[in-house]
Amino acid sequence: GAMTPGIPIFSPMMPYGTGLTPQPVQSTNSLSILEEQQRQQQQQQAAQQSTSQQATQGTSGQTPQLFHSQTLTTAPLPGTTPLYPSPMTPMTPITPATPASESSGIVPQLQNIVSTVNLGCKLDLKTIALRARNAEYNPKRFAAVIMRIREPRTTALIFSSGKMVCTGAKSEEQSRLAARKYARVVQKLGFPAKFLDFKIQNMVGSCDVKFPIRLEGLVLTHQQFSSYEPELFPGLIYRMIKPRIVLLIFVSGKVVLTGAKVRAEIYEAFENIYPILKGFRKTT
Amino acid sequence: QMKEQEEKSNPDHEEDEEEEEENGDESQDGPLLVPRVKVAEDGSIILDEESLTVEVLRTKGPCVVEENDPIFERGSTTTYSSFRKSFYTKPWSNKETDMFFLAISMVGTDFSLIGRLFPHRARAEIKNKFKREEKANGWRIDKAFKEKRPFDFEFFAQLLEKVLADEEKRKQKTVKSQKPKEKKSPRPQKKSKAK
Amino acid sequence: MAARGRCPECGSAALVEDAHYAQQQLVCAACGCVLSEGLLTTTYTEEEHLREVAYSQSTGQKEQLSRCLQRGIRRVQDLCKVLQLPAAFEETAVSYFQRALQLPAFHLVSLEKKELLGGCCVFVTCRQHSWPLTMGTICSLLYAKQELFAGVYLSLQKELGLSVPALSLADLVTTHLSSFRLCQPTANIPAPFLEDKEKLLARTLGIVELASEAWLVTGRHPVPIVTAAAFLAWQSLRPGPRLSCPLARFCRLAGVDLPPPAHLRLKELLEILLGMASQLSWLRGFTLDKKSVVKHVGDLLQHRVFLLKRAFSQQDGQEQQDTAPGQDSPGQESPGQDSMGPGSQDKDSPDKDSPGQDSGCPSAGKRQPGGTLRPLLPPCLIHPRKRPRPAAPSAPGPAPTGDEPISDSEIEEYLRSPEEIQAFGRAKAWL
DNA sequence: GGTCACACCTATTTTAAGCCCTTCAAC
DNA sequence: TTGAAGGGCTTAAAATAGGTGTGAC
Repeated sequence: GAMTPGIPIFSPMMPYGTGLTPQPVQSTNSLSILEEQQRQQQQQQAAQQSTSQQATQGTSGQTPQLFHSQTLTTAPLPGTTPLYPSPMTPMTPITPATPASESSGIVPQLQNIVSTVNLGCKLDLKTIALRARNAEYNPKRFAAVIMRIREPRTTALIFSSGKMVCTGAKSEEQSRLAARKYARVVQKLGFPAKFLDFKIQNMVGSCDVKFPIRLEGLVLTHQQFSSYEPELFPGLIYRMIKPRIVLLIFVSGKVVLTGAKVRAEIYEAFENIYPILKGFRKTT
Repeated sequence: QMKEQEEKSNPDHEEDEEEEEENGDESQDGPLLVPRVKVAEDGSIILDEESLTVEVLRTKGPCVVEENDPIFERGSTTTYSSFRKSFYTKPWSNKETDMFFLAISMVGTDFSLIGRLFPHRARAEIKNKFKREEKANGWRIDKAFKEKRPFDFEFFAQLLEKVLADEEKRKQKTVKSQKPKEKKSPRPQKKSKAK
Repeated sequence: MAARGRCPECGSAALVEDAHYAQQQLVCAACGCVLSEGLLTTTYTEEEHLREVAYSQSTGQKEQLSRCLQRGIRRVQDLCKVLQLPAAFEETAVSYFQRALQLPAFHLVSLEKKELLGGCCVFVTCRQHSWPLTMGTICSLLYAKQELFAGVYLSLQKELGLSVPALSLADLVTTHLSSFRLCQPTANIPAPFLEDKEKLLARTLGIVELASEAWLVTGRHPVPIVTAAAFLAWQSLRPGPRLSCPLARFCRLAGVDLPPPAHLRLKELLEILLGMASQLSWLRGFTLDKKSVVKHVGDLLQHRVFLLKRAFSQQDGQEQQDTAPGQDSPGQESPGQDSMGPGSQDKDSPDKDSPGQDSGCPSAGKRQPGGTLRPLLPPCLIHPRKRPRPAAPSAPGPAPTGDEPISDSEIEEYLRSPEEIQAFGRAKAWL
């Protein structure tokens, strides 16, 4: 079953976006790899990494860890708000060199992974809904079969086109394993399902910096990246440019990170934000 | 208030030589003004396009509120809206929860279908119940899913009706008088009929 | 959208115009349904009738502005007038609106959202000028659902890359208090309840600042905070006759809304005040409660910095770490086994959570006069969620590699047998 | 008026904290 | 009359996709 051995080579890089953002010559992925290799200490999941060929993951065999050079290097960033990317490519620097700031010692935990895979064949959703007891199908409400499995505890959306979305896993490997199981269920139902182009589309992580944060202060100094509207939502929405990650920062010190394609982006984003948050913990 | 302090307190990034603000005119006297620190959250320097921000910063002047006193129109000045749909879900009693698991055993995870088995419950309520139970008592979900039972709508409907009726009856009694447990009869062995 | 010339609710054709904030609305005379809801200018419905005129106007314009743009600009201008905003605001708001409509992201949005877009631009302009307009207020003027307005506002902020200053609590206090009838002798308010606006304003501001320093403001709705602070300020200025007046009556007399969270803010403020009072030397020995402490608000505010520091442990920020290593990250990583490690962590947490903080602080229990101090932290940290994270979910074996074999039996658990399929199909058909 | 190209609803997942609403328990 | 408690909504991200709203051409 190995599926999709080839995918990795080219992967996603292109950040999303309306295509406006010029993008780095180098894929963020490769950068991530470098970074990861750089540092990795921390206790933690080095062990689990294991394989998986997920794009960057597999190859480096790494352990995620961030790298801190960032803050130091004043790397020029494309800047500005999302809308007006400056024409230049940032690239740069990332000089992996000295990790200037020490790491936070806190590692964000992955809470949800969303992945997609193409089963490579048209599917009769009504048949699937009738034969699988872990499925639900209401074409009037939503045009996909909603299927759930117990291990890994996940949920999948299966479309008649053969495309599938797998949600709920806590790790890249779990997500892939779950996706393979859904594919097997579909196969057992009589469809010539394959397993093409498996890809992690989004990752959500969370962690706790352990001290309260003055969001009103943070929004003032980082206004171009932040949106803090307590009338609407208690958390501050921080749109980081460098790893293109969105963070939800709460007064309690809890942080939610989302929008990553690879886990290193979650780690990098947190290491970037940590020193900033430290500056807003005091009352006065 | 504490704004200026905040600004000061923000240590990190020092080297932002790139200022190029044209908003010099207003300096920081105002009540709250956005520090023009251009910063970089990730170490890079950012300067925003003058376009937007500029206008923003410039507009800010001395306390507008005081000068142009005329507050809003007639009526209350500040209203606190709160509308929002009243999505209220009646709590699930233990008996009804048992019925929920029974439904899972019979139909699997088709929440729309299960919703039809519970006339007073919408699909969303069934889904939320499932997710809630998954977190609190995952083993019960697994157990129910594995214990396949034939899909007998008639049987289920009758049993549910009885359960809900008992529930209602009990509630009324407690309301009228503090009758201690009159209990009994909650559920007559639903499983027996499992067939 | 709305039916033309007929009420969508009851079908009546008896539509009448009604004035609302100096604007016209179409209302069904039969059932009261507002057809043109949400519009300060003409509604979409009305536009249907005016199409020709509007079209000719637009074509006659220089830049051949789209009808949509013109209509929106007019709406923005009207809204500015209704709010009686300084003249300069209008131009800014209009320019935002023009810019927004140019954006691809707003070109094709629904009319419903386009109508709110103008309101958002006015709102943004007010914020940038420190004009304390709340979202609740503008939503009620626009007859907009708050979550819908919020969506448009947030996307406007994101797409235009705007940095909108936060709503200033101080300014909000100023404007909000000026609408309180308790400061206007004309109203039929009991004499003891009347208060001087300046005095009330000053004290309310002091309480709001205290609330902010005590972490009661961050992440919370602004209006309830102001309401609670104003109430406390009002009571403290003349405790005698006012202590027995509950918050609800106060709001009724003042003629303002009583947002539900105000009760919580009041409770939290009183807790902070009690803690501070326990450090006020001349009050030691007295047993204060949430009623009597109000009498000393003036003194407490005067020494608030000192008292806050004395009454609450200021450790929060610093060391923070006595336990740091132990919580979050470690739980999961330490065990060689993958992320499932959390299992152990979860188990631990529940056990120790009961006592109180895991933050190394002595105890979080009630403040005892002169006794243990609770740290000065946001309420959400002092009253953590009951169940941080329930049970260790599974986390069975080693971490999956994603490539392990999948047994047929496991997959078959999810399939129905031929008999079941038949029975199920039949049963489902009946439903 | 039809095409085009988006918007955007339905749906899935997951965390954060605040708010809303209802119900039920001590007073 | 209070409160607590329970359940669900809000925000972010991302893929999937049919049906329909939307407006320029």
